[in-house]
Parts: sequence; structure tokens; C-alpha cells
Amino acid sequence: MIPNLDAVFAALADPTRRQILVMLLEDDMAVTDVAEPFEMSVAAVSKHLAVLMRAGLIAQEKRGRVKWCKLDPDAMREASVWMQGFGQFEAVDLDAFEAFLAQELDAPGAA
Amino acid sequence: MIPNLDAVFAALADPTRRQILVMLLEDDMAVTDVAEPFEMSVAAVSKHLAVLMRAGLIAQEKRGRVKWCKLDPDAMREASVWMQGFGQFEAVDLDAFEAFLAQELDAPGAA
DNA sequence: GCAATATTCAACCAACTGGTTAAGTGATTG
DNA sequence: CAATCACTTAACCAGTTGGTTGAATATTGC
Repeated sequence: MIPNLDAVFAALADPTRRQILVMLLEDDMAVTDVAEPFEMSVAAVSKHLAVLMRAGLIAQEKRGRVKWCKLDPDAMREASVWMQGFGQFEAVDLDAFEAFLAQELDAPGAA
Repeated sequence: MIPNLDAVFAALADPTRRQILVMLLEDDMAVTDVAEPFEMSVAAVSKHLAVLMRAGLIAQEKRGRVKWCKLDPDAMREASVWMQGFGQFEAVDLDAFEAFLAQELDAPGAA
């Protein structure tokens, strides 16, 4: 799947949406509960969730009349990978970092 | 400095601006040269550069009548740090990763 | 079946975005 | 000095965004 960086970054550019993502980091939530801490209508939050959906940042699953929202970390990871070329780890030896990652992926949790 | 995540992500949401950043990864460039590969006016590119400036993603320095543009990686690093909580390294042992970073920062390039 | 709940849809609005062209501002060069 | 070059600003335009309210659509419980 080609990550739509336009949609991902545009979705992340709004503070309400970023806060929603942080909330979903804690736990999956219903739309109404996502909307609760915000001083805006449920319809507005529903639109924000649609934006996050289109960007692939969250997934939604309808059970009964409740739609559960959960993080979908793939899209953000893709965006993060795109960023890594820009000096994020400039103080770190990149080859060693890649070797570290390879080792971790070979024997996860073995460190 | 508090990174303005709104501005950084909004700036990254446009493909023209991302391409400009990639170009600047190669080398610092004058505004006219940044504009050359794009099928739009220099004025439009100048506006894109202003957006990247406001986001802190690039720096500009005027020498004579030429304004040189260079990457300023701090803002993107801040945004990247924000993202890291969202499962980016979920397949990786995070404690080991932090230890790796600490070691790298102690003895940079010694690996 | 009816009322309440959960969520979205539709229409609307003000503000912002990304582009245009034309004019303005400095710096350089002939 | 005058023309040119590098770049920004201003005014404008169409399309998008982020919010509103009110109606529509399921689903659930009494």
C-alpha cells in the first residue's frame, strides 16, 4: 500500500485530530466518547474521525449502534519513515542503528 | 522552543513542499533554482518557501540579490519525536533502543 | 411499536490554501 | 543611469477546511 503522505500529514496538522490520536493510544473508544472532551459538536468530531480514517491513521468498527475507533499505526509509521532522511538521528551512527534494528527484528525481545 | 506542530505538519502536507525539502537535502539552493523543476510560477514557489520558513523547516539567508535556502532539521525532528509514541518501533525492544541511543550519544561514531 | 441513543449527512458559512498575473523592491551589471 | 536579475507583495480566484445546526439512519430497550 502506497501511503498517502498528503492525507497523513494534513490529518496530523490539526490539534484536535492529534489529541484524538493521543486519546486512542490509551484505549479504543466510541465516537461519542471521543467527542466528549471537546467543545464542539459530535458531528464536527465525526468529521475529524473521517479525516483520520481517510489518512489511514485510525480504523473503525461498528458493533451494534456504536462505532469503535482504534489506532492504525501503519500510516504514521510510513510518514515517520519518510522523515527519517532529514537529520533526525544525525547524532547517531546510522549504520549501527540499522544493524541494531536488524538484530532486534531477528531476535525480538532478546536484548 | 516549542515546535509548532500545526505549522510543521501542514507544511509537510503539500507534495511540492516535500519535494523542495528533498531537493534541499542535496544542497542549499537559491529561490530561482528551487523553482526551476516546478511547472508553476516563481511567486508560487516563493510562497511555498515562506510556508516552510514559518514552520521552521528551512532557513533562508540573503547574500546580494540571491536568497539561499537550506534545510533546518530541528522542526522535523520535533515532529518525528511526537510521532514515535505511535507504534513506530513496535517490533523493536524500546528499552534496548534507548540504551542504544544513549551509547551512541556517549561515543558517537565509535560503533 | 415508540422513544431514546449513536452516528452520519446535508446545507451553509467564514477562513484558509494554492495557484495566477502584475507590480514593487533591491542588487548587479553594462 | 538604465536595464536586468532575484525575489516578494498585492489583488484576485476557485477549491478546501473546520465549524455550525437540523434532519436522516440505524440500533437498542421498554
